[in-house]
Amino acid sequence: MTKNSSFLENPYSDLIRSIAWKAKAKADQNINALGLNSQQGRMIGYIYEHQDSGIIQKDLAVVFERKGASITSMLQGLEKKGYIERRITINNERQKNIYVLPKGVELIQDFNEAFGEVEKSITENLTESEKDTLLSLLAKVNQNL
Amino acid sequence: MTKNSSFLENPYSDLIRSIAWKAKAKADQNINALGLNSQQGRMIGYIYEHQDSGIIQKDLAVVFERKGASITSMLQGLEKKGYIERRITINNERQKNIYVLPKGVELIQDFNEAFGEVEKSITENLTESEKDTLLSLLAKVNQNL
DNA sequence: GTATAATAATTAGAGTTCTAACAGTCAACA
DNA sequence: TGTTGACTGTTAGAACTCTAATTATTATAC
Repeated sequence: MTKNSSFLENPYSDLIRSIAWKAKAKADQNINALGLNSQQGRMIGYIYEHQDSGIIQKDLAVVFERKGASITSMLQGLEKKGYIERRITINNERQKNIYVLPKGVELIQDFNEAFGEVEKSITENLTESEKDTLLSLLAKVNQNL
Repeated sequence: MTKNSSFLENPYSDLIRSIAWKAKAKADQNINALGLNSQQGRMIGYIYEHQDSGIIQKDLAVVFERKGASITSMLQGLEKKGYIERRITINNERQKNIYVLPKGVELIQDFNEAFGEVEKSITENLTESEKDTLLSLLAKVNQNL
C-alpha cells in the first residue's frame, strides 16, 4: 500500500464532488436567507412547475434521484412549514398530488435567481467554446453513469 | 413565472449534481459490501495515508470540506466499530491524532479499487483528448468556486 | 368475482450534516 | 504571572438520506 495521496488518484470524481459540494453550499447560502435550503428550493420550484399535471411523490423521487422515504420526509417538513400541501388524488387513494401554497409561491423567483447565480459562478470564467465543450462532456459522462 | 422546466435552466449545476450523486451511489454500492459507505472509505483511506504526520480532526474537516461536528460524528461511528482510534496528542491536549486500526487497514485496498472503478466509469467513454479537456475545465471551474 | 401481486406512502432506526452553544486547553499579551 | 482570546473537539437538536418493514389500495391474473 503506497502512501500516495488518494486525492491525486481519482481527480475526476474528486473534482466533481468538490464542485458539486461548493455549488450546493453557495446555493444554500443564497437561499438560507429565505429560511429554506437549496434542496427545498429546488423541490418547491419543480413542484410548482409541474403541479398542473398532477405530480405525485413518486415522480419527485425519480426526478431528484432519491428514495421514497426521503421525499416523504422532505415534503412533511415543507408541509409542516406551510410551503406546500399534499392532497390524496381523486382517482387513486394511494397517491397524493402536491401543490405549492402562496407562502412557497412567493419565493420561487428568489429561488430561481439564487440558482442562476450558482450557474453563473460555474460558467463565468469560461469562454463560449469552453462552455459548450464542458456541457457536452458532462452530458456524455452523465449518460454513461 | 414561466412554466419551463427548471432542469433546463441550469444545465451545468444539474449535470454536475447528478454525476456527483451517481458516482457516490456507485462508490457506496461497491463499498457497502465491506460494511461501510463511500464517505467512510474515503476517510479511512486518507487517515491511513496521513496518520504518520500526526493528522487531527480539524485537518479532516478542511480536506473533506465538512464542519467539525460532522467529522466528530463520523469518527465516533468509525471508532465505535473498531476501524480507527483517536488518541490525545502528546503536546496538545485539545487535539486528537487519528489512527487506522488493523480492521480498517485490511479494507484499504478494496476501497481504492472501488474508487478506481468509479473513476473509470467517469472516464471510460472519453477519448484521451476529451479526458484532458474535461479535467482542465473542471479544475478551472473548481478554482473559481 | 376472487386471490395475488404490485403500488404509493409511511414509519422506525441509523448515519451524515449543519448550527449554536459549550468545556477544556493553549497562545498571546500586559 | 494572570487574563483574555483563540483553538479543538463535543453535544443537542433539526433536517436529509437510506434500509427494511408495514399498511392500504389498485392492478392483474385466473
